[in-house]
Amino acid sequence: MPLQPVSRRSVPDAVFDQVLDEVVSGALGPGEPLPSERRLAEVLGVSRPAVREALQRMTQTRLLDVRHGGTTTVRDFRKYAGLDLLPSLLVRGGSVDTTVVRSVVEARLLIGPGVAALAAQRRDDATVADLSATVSAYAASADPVERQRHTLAYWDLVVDAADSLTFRLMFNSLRAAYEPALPVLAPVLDAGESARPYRVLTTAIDGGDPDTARAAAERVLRPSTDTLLAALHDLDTLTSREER
Amino acid sequence: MPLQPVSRRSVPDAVFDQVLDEVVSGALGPGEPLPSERRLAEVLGVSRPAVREALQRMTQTRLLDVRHGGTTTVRDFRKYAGLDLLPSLLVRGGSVDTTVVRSVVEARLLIGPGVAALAAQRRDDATVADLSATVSAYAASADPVERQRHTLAYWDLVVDAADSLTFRLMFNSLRAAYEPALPVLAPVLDAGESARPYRVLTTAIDGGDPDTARAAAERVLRPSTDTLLAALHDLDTLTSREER
DNA sequence: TCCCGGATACTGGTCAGACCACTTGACCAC
DNA sequence: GTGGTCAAGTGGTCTGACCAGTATCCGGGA
Repeated sequence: MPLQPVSRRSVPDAVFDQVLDEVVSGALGPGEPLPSERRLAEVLGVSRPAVREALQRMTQTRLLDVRHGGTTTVRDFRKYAGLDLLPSLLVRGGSVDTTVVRSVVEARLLIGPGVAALAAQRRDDATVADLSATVSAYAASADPVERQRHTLAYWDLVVDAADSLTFRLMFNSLRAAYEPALPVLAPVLDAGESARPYRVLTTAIDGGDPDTARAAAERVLRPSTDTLLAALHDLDTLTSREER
Repeated sequence: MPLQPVSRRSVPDAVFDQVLDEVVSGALGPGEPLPSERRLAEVLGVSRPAVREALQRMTQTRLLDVRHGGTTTVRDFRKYAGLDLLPSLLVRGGSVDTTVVRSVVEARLLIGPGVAALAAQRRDDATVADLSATVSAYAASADPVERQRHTLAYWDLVVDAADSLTFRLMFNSLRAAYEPALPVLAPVLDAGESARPYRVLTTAIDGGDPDTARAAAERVLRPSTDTLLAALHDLDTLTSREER
């Protein structure tokens, strides 16, 4: 078996995860008050600083409303939480949430072409060469996970070429959510992909025409999106049948 | 003058802001080591817990790499930071960064139509009614900032209708970056907008056809995007002329 | 009866100091 | 060169204390 780095979850991490789960699972709804820090520390068997650190991280994610002297209350994460919460929502309790996966690949399909169009407008020769090299590496690889890593690297370069800070940060957030789930998703995604559409997209970006690039990107993303959505649909009907 | 709530920046907040600025300004490049927590506390004249809290928040934003027993080093925020960093990058040192604004409105133009298309597919009567009501409120308002708030509420509803967690979180992140800059941007954006395109978009979403909704959304966003980009361009040429 | 004001008992914010756990690097024995 | 040992420095955690705000209740005045 392949050796893996041992995971050492810190105390505040554990507290954070617990409180986060309470919030996103709905056990603690919006507006509900949290126990005081001292009380939480006592209940969880940890020190107050540990609790504080966890709560501060929750606050940073806009999940809590902390008022000096008053009570700490839960905010509505659907209304305020940012994209950085996505990883926590995607894989919760060890398994991936299919509805969240669906929304991620949907977003990928809707945004990718736009980014490709920008990239075509602002392309430079060096990046296009990198894109070509990445496609070759992708084509030469056989392992689905490894191939998916190459597609990630490819889109990373496209985002670079688009020269947009907003899309860069968006991509980073999505990748952070995507990568942990990659081993599960890779086989399905890989089934819907081949190297040719990527080559076409590379040429389109090189050509500099936004509309061509947009169409080419759509042809890259559409097949794997469809296969994944179909797989998710099958999975849903399967589990709902089991529930009966 | 209108009274404003006094701002009570906490000690860790102040430390966080300082360290963040060091990182995003490039004064501390990727890979460079940070002083030890004890040393930072001494230099900044605060306690170690205060420093720790700030560094933990930096770590949560994927801006630092902290290793137990080892040195804390700076990560490349362009490569790892998520969309939640956008507010910090948009308004830095009191003024808005024009290149960041450009990328935000670009992203808005590229993503909005896709979300509208999804919303058309998944619309329900209640949301459409809310959309109509919001447009009316928008049309009835005269103050640019207030009108922009109504457009925000409108898109909030569109995102709701799209029923996509990913786009929901994205929208939340963008709004968090957008809202503080609204007083500055509102007059420019308002100049390029009217109520009619919003009414057309509402009808399109109600109709349920994705392509129609996409086109309508583009017609909503295009004018204000163009006027804002033009204004930014003028601003850039103006300041670069001043520099000579 | 109502309402206002202040005492009080909470809350979170901050600090100091201590100890534990871990990494690093130098040194030493083999 | 390899591996073990050790000391120094780092981040991780805890305790306990005090400061600074809020909420609540209760008594006195209208």
